[in-house]
Amino acid sequence: MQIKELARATGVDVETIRYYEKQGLLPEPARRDNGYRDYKASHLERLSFIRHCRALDMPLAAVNRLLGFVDAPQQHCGNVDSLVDDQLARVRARLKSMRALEKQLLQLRACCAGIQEGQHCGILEELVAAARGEACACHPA
Amino acid sequence: MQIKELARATGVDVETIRYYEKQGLLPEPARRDNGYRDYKASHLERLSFIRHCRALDMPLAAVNRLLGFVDAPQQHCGNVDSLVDDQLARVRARLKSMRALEKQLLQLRACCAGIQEGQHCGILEELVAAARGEACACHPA
DNA sequence: GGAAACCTTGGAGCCGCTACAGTGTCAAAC
DNA sequence: GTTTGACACTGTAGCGGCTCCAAGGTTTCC
Repeated sequence: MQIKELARATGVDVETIRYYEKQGLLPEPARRDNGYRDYKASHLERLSFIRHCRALDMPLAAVNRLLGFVDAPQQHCGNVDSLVDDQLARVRARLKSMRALEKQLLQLRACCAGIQEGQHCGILEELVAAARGEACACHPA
Repeated sequence: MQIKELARATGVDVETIRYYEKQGLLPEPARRDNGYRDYKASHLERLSFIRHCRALDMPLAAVNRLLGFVDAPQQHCGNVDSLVDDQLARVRARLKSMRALEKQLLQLRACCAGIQEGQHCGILEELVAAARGEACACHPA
C-alpha cells in the first residue's frame, strides 16, 4: 500500500503521515526497491487510531502514551482513564473561557451604534476605555 | 519607565513586550544612556489595548488593524465592526466543536468499567474499534 | 567588592502541521 | 521512444504567539 492510498483510506494528509513517522508515532514501513514506503494493514489500523484520538483533540504526546497501552494491553488501565480525564479537563477549561469570550464579544459588538461617518466608533471607544482600566462593556468592573 | 515596570503595570510578560515591539505592534521606545528601553504613558495605554484585545483572543494581525483605526479615528468604523464579528464567528465555531468534543470524551470515559487488573480496558477497546471504522461510543455510526 | 536583580541581543524551541524546492520513478498516451 | 502527469522521496522553512536560554552589560544594595 502506497502512502497516498493510506492517506485516502484514513483521511490523513500524506505530509502528516510522514510527519507522524518522523515523530515516532507510526512505525517505519518497509520500502520497495524504488524507495517508496509500503504500508501494511497494521499501519492502517494504527494511523486510524491516531486520527481518532486527534479528532478528540488529544496532544500527540497523549496519543503516543495511549499507543503504548495498545501495544501492552495487559497494563493497568487507570492510566488510560486519566489520559481521557485530563483531556476532558482541558476541553472543559477551554469551553469555559470560550463561553466567557463569546459573551464579551457580544457586549462589545453591541457598543457599535451603527455605521455613520464622522461618528465615534463605540467599539473602539470601549476598547480604549478598557485599556485605560475603566470598566467596559466586555470586561465590567 | 523600565520594561519591568511596564510589564507589571499591564500584566504582559517582559519577553512578550519585546516580541510585540519586534512585530511592530508597539512602537520602539526611547533608550536611556545605558541602552535600556524607556517607556512613556502612551506605551502603557497602547500595550493595555493590545492586552485587552488578546484577552478577547484576537489574532495579532487583527489587533494591528484595530490599532490602525485607533491611530486614525475618523476612519470608517464598519471595518472595526467586522473585525469583531469575525472574531465572534471564530469563537462560535470553536465553541461548537468543543462542545461536541466534550460529549465524545464523556461517552468515551463511560466505557471504562472501572480499574480492575487483567480486565479489558473499555476505553482502549472503543478507540481501537473506532480505528477499525466500527461505530463507537464517541463517534456513533 | 561581591551578590542580586535588572537590562540587552540573538537564537532556538514549543505544537501540529503545511508548504515548499529539488529530485527521482512509474504508467499510460501519443 | 518520448512525453506527460501523477506519484514518490528528502530536507528545510514557515505559521502564531509566545517562552526560554545563553552570554553578556548595568545598577543597586550590603
